[in-house]
Amino acid sequence: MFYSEPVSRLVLADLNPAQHRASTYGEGPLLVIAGAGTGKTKTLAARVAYLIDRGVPPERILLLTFSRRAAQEMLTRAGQLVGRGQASKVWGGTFHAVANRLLRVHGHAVGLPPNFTVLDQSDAADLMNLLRTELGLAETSRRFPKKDTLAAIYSRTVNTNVKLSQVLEVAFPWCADDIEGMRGIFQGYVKRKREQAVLDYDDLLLFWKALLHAPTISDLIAGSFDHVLVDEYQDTNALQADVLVAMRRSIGNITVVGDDAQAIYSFRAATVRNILAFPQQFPGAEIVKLEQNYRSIAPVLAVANAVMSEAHQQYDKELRSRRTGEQRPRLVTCLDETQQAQVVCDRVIQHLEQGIALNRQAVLFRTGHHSDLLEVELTRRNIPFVKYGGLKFIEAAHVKDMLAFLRILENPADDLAWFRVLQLLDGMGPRHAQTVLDQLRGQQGLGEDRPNSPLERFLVERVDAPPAAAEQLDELRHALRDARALGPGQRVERLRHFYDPIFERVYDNAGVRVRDLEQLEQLAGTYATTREFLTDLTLDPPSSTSDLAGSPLLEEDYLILSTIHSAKGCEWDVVHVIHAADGNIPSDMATGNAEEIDEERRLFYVALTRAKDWLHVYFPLRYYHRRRGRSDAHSYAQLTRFISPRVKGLFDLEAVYDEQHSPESTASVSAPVTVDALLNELWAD
DNA sequence: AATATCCGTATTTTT
DNA sequence: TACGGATATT
Repeated sequence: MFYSEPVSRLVLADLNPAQHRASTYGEGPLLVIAGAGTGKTKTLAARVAYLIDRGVPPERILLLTFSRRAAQEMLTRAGQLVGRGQASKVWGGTFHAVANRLLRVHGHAVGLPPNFTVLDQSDAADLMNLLRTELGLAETSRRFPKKDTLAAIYSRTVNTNVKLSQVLEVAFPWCADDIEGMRGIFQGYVKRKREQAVLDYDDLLLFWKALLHAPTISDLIAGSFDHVLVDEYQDTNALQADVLVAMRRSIGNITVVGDDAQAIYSFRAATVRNILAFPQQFPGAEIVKLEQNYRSIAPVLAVANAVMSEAHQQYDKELRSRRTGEQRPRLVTCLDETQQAQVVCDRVIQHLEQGIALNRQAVLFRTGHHSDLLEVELTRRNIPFVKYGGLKFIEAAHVKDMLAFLRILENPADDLAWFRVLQLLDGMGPRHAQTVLDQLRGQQGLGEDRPNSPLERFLVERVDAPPAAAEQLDELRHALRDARALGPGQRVERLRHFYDPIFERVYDNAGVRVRDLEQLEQLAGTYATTREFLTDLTLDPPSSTSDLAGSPLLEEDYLILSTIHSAKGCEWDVVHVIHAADGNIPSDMATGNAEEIDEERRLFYVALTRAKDWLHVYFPLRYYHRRRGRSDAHSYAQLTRFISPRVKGLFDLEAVYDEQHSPESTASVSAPVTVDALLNELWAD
């Protein structure tokens, strides 16, 4: 095979034999099993560079990653090897983003208009709820599954390609009796989406797959790529695997990279079967294993390996560290959450003074709100931080309001957006909003000279509404009419003229939230079209506050706070894992069966393996129930079951019961509590 | 009588 | 933040 020697040597100089073999593999299917910290990103980036170097046109390479950030990082690294201009031509992004890109162009072949809007998770749930109410399932005396559950069931059914009855039996047994009602809702849900030209996340994949089964388009799309590379393959689902198989029907060049020990997205219907069955699905696949860990020092890796060795399902690899270092991970037992927050802050500062910048340190936790108290303490001490995961910017009600205006303008058939906007008006509840919508949708007037689009109708026709809303209705009319003629940035500005007064009345802390609207306006200004702005925001929402703030914050040093899920693929010199108590890790929402618990174990493993040099695991003994201020009701926690006595032996143990760290406790209260805590520790093992 | 709004309580992870 | 139930408003 021809390729230019000098560049290749540069590309490969820094790779170990396994990494080298993976990145220079020729034609055909390739499976790379890459353990945590084994240089997966480097290898994949090198492979992209190698392919380009070997003469594959970059625009004929498709790189599917878990987030856009991941794609960017890989392409930046590839760019360092073969030049930025070349690497930037590679098709990179998530399955969903790539599907969107393809469907905007080729969607007509499967009956989609180019101006479809994309529903995010909560939009989808809202639509479910609408149907749930309409079909009278909300009022039945027996409790019918809630909107989020309905959305989850629907999504799992679609993504696993398994019959609803079976999905219910396996994953939602407590809902099995409601299958009839669900069928009705799901049918209506699909119908509504088609009528309104809206797609949910799952539709993006489904229609991509449909494109690949449409006669001529199929060859066009599959044929426009010479190589397909997929990162984090352990977290893809059956539908995504179907898409890949269809993409590579005739050209077998596919590379997938993943680690079955890091599969943490089964709640999204991801299945490790994809990785395990890859050699069967793509016969003749070469398999390369990366097992040399370059990230963590040996004592850190020892803990991680020990945690995994106790898993139900065994993994046939054990990572070997290439880095020496003596300090063992620390297991820090704290009195309660308050003290935990203080100790974490203390440690962070200690490391900072020792020369490790804040952004080389991260605090990881199972769920978004686990960092609440810590955030308060960090703020109090003026330690800057950025939080990833948890509640996102885009989920905030006021942001959704503003996006709903934009969606109406982009796709007037989008009833969900209308529904939301109309209810912002005084005296307009669900009922009136529905009435107005019915008028706007009306009879699709054949031969009448009524305009067809609900937006046109709204702009020129009078609608029945409660008197209190009449004036605002007029203002809305004007706002939409004006905004229609403007670009994204000015559009938001004009709509804010209408929305800001309502917003200030509806939300009590409007002062803080107005910043978000300003940022939204600024961000919109950077886009050429509202369509791009909207889809980018739903398919790749800003994952942290800093993503939005832009450059000013980037210069500064700040601590990273992240859910473990969002920490996937990242690494830090110092990692603090907080709330290592049973019920938090594993979450008691996920201890139903052995498989769920195994996934929680892998999650803990992912958290531990993010650390390079220092690993601190914190365990607060005492948990308060509900009201923190008044009531003293609390209970004692157990250390996470994943730190067994054997694993515990690999930690340096520390107990922090220092009274000065616990301001709210007086000596008389805390002394017996401390004794109890110590006693409780004795039963813990 | 119908519907909007208010209030207290409970919250997993994300494309 | 979202739900259910109680209360307020038209």
